[in-house]
Amino acid sequence: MIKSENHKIPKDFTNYLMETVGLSEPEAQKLSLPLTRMSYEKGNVLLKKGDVCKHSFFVEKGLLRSYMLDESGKEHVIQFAPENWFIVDRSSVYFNDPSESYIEAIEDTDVVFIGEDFMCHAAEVSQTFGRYNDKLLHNHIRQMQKRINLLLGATAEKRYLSFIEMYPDLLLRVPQWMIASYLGITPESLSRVRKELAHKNFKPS
Amino acid sequence: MIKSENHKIPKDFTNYLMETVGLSEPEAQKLSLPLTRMSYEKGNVLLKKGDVCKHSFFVEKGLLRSYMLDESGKEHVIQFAPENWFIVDRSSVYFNDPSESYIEAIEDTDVVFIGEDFMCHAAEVSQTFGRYNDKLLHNHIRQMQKRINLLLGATAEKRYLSFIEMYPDLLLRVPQWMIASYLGITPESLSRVRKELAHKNFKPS
DNA sequence: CGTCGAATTGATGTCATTCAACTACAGTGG
DNA sequence: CCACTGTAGTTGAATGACATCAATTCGACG
Repeated sequence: MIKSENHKIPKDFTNYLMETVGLSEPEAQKLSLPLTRMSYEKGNVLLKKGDVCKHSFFVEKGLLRSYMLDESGKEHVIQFAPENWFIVDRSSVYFNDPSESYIEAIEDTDVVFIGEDFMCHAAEVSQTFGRYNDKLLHNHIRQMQKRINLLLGATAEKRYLSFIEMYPDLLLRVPQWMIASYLGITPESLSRVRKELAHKNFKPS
Repeated sequence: MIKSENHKIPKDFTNYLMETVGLSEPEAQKLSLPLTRMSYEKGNVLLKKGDVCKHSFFVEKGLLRSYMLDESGKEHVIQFAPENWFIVDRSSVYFNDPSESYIEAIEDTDVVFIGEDFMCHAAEVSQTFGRYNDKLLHNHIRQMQKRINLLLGATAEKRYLSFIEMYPDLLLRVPQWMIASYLGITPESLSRVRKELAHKNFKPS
């Protein structure tokens, strides 16, 4: 876990603010540059169960995941976050509750800390940002609903196919057993599903 | 589908604003009274796939549910909404997209229409309301996450037990096959789960 | 190399689905 | 008042999908 205040100034969050959120360059820089940045090595834990989650993480480079443990100690992946994604335990942040989940680096990862204070500040500075943040929230809800619909009824194969469709870039970067965990099936089952698909001449990529 | 502008003025949303949201009586009345109210009979459809959902429904009396159909035409219950609950297709409202889901009355139901215009207006009139609305949104997210966790791994029995715990009052009002649909299992399976539980001396009530 | 975790494969078990028959009950119309 | 009908719920037997357990292979890394 390496602090990287200045060893390199990643401008990716700045770019994100300009290109995706739609801020002007001066606005984006003014908001982005003062933020805290950290680098984590593969396997590092950014948030663990019991911690109160104080901010979102924006991924500038690398890959994170969040997951939780059920009563029997099995992991369930909640979300993956590659470049330009946010990841956070929203319930923990909003309600100031201890987190139920963990956040962990799947690859060496550079992140920006986005605290609630920043959110408020940014929403004042730029109305555009406030609206964008709201949009993120609603996208999150929509995506969760989609996942619930899949879990309510779709077979292992359909879940996997829909995963490929939604996150094709993650296929090569995420270990298979984590994908299985995300889909709610065992690694063995996923292996067999893939075999079946290959047999039916299915080519990803 | 009966319009009930004035045949009886239900004051339940007003009470909700006072008791749950925390507004003063004059504030609550000022906001609540001008709203559109409707009554629906059991079986009526309030929103159907393809419609753009323009507002939330607040249930003053009765019971609603939302559900969607998968490719094979099977229903999946998304949410139930008894008295003092909101129900809405948030994605449809926010993104102005045609709805993927249906909303239907399980019992004869009186609802209040809560449009986005109202939300904005109310947030101006009362800061308390703005904050409360935000809280609703985050509660929604938290609840969806809880459901995902259940669907990722819990057996039919565990899902049912957790349903009982969360919504004990719905047990007697919702037909069993709808609960099964909400849990992502078949009505037959739920029937057997209940039999098992009864056999183990389990009493809901 | 040797080690360790990931992935594959096979044998077997378990849980939920499917399909079908049957009961219970509410609503409808004769 | 009594069939007739349709829907909900239950039950049984057969099937199917995925899990579990164990053995093996593969590949990355020290």
